[in-house]
Amino acid sequence: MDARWVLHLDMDAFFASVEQLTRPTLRGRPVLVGGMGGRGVVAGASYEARVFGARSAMPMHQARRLVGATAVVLPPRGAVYGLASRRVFETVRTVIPVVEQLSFDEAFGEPVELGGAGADDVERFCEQLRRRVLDETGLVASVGAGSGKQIAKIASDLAKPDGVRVVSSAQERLLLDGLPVRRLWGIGPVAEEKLHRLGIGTIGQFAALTDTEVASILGATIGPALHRLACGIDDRPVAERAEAKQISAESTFAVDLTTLEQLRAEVGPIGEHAYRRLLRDGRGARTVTVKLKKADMSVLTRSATLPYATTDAATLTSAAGRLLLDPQEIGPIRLLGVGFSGLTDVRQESLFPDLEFPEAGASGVSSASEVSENARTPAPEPISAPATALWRIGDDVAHTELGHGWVQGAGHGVMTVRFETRSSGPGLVRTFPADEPAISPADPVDSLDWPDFVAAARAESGINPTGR
DNA sequence: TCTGGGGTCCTAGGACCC
DNA sequence: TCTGGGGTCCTAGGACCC
Repeated sequence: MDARWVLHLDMDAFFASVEQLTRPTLRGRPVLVGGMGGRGVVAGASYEARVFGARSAMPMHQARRLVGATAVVLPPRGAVYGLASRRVFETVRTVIPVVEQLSFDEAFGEPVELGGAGADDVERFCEQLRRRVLDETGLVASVGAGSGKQIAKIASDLAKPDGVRVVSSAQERLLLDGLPVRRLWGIGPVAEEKLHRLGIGTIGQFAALTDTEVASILGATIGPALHRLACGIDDRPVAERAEAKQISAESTFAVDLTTLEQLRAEVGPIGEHAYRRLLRDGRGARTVTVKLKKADMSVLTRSATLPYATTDAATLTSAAGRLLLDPQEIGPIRLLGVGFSGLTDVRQESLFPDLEFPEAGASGVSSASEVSENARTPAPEPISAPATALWRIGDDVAHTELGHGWVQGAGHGVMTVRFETRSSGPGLVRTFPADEPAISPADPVDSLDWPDFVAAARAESGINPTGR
């Protein structure tokens, strides 16, 4: 008897799929989303790119080399993924009221009506859920189901791509026993290595240890908790996530910073980036943390706690500035981060109300020195970004007559733009001078939500004969 | 041309208070 | 002029997740 069914829904290659949805030319092509600089890594790879061995978290240059000349490399468009994600989980919530969202592209649910149901019913439910998400959003989800979160998550992995996998309690033990310990949620590279040194490679072998042994290897808290999961005991409830406990922003530099002056110049924009998100969140922060990653990848953090939580930009960023360490003493710095925690509702009166909700890109931050930001990109630019390029690959643009498009190529005084959106079908490509006056920056979100009547008009006028 | 950016949770030591 | 013990807050580091 299967009493409880937990579902895990996981979007297939989410970032890359959103790119292929909103830029139809990319469908069927190997897409890599991630940092374009020398130190960038892959944030999302389409299945066409995975065929070549490209994976998330892999250095971009390596993925590019694996995929070869057909690779389409794009910078992440967080606003589009965020909106697509909200749509996905709004849809999920119409079917399952309580959803525990883990990230942009992943969530648990525990539909009450499946209590005591058989595997066939669960499978039908999951297929309907997938269908609904696809119909509403155009995006593919895979769904796993099992007696608890751990099994459901493993099942959704097995379901990928574009599938459902239901693990009945009868199959559970056999499935777990053969899997590598690394598949347990909470076993990372370090714990895996510890276990390997003791000759423990599978979840079955791990489950056969005693609680005491496990506690001595992995610690008294995490050890027994993981051991229970390995034994198939997982009664953790599915519950909506609490509010964020911390808001931070960080930036890796194209070239390591070696002076305190350079760090001071960067802490302003990075702090401001985090501060804008803090304002959007609506809470104030009491603790400010600065994070420094050195050239050898080791990380130093310094934090300071204020007497009370505040939303005052100057207070928060000057605190961050005071926490900086001198690279002359600690060594070259590859990454700087600014984080806010101790978040609480502070409905305090501001002395300067018009600084409270600045326009995007407006400065609500005062710091020793500031680096000006490119108005089109909310994230702070690494210091070595080419200052000369008007347009960069992946930028969303609008043409006065041809509508919404994206920059496929740029340089040598010209730009190539592909005019297409989710609703247009594969679009036409045109080349322009880089300073073409008919072209202006566009909201990336328009690629997902280009108004239907515009798309229809364009299809009618023959601009997009392949309209969907 | 090695290794992003956004988070969560746990541990451990010291300060401080009673 | 040998010295306990508990609780809480703060700081720093680290493992892990997507």
